Amino acid sequence: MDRRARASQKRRRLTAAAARVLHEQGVERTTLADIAREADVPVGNVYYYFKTKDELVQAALAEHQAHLDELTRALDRLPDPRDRLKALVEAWVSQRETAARHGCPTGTLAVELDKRADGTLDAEAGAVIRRLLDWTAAQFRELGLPAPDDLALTLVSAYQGMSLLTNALRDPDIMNREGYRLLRWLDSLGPKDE
Amino acid sequence: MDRRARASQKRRRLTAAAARVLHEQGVERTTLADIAREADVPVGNVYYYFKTKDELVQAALAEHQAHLDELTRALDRLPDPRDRLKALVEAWVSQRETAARHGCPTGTLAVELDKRADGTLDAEAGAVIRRLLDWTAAQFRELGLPAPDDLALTLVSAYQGMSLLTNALRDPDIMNREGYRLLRWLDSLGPKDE
DNA sequence: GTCTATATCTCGATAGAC
DNA sequence: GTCTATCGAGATATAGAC
Repeated sequence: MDRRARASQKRRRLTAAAARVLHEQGVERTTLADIAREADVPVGNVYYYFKTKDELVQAALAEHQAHLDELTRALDRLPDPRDRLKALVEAWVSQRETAARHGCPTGTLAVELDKRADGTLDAEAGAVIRRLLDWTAAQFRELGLPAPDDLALTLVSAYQGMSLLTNALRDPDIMNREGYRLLRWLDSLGPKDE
Repeated sequence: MDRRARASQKRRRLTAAAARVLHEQGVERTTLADIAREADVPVGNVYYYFKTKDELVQAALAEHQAHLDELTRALDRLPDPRDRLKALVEAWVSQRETAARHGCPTGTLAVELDKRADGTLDAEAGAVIRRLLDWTAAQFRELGLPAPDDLALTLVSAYQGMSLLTNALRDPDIMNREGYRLLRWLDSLGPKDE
């Protein structure tokens, strides 16, 4: 492994650590030392890879976006759009313990970034959510349902809402209850298969 | 006005300012100086009324709780539980501009407080949401609908979800679209009146 | 490229005059 | 009760040795 590869590996370790720690502790309560420790990189060295803390936040957001893209690409392999959406809901529900402790990574990040007067990064958090909305709308459209954008809004909004309540009340079972309802809702839409 | 009354008035000014500024800027990005300035109280004097910053956060939460109680008390005067719930949704939608800029006061506060390792205040944010859930469930129960707790979860969750998306995408129209859907949903539940 | 040491700044909290 | 002055902790960011 040459120098370039090692360097980019440290960068990737920092990015992964940032995504994890910022989700758990939030942006404002996380120090560069926290991220450096988690990535096993000396604090002062962080500045060689990221000029500011905001650049680390940006990298964390890109990491979440990448995870989400990976998930939707996997779901795209399912032949039926309805099954893709139901699998998405099931993926959410399977993350209920994490949601109870820290909420949705993108959602909680978006909330925090929107509190900043300097609106440099909140648009980027919004973009991640926007891309999920677009993918979801595409599935509804493929199903031939009317107003696919509204249906996508309803589904993603339900996800963010149940994540927030699960987190605020520290009750993962909320994800089970709402998830089950969403699955039945998806089944009820449009023409029945059987 | 005697000294006691003036003192408690300053306390109330600080509480009101805390509720407003903490909603707009979040807990971590808000300094005591911000709140003191907004309340027109000298910074050092804050400590006469609140021993710590956390006590101010707690006071802000109590303020939001009081506003919510005031709203539900007003809605309780409507004879039909369904009309109460629909009026609640309309109250939410009417706050769409504020939601686009700062999100739901209680919801965003809960998200931020849940990020703290020291879990002193996150339970209190959860309690505010819990009380709203309970009131909502009582309305569904009075309508004679099955699983009123699940229905309450769905409604409050939808509110938190649409608030978060409205805020993240800075688009108040999201509240109109989802609000309209919720009103139709409430109408579709149970026996039709006409 | 890597890391230590430290400058600089901001904030929460306190001491004490009035 | 009110307010000024300031302490001390802890954060980001930088300077410079290696």
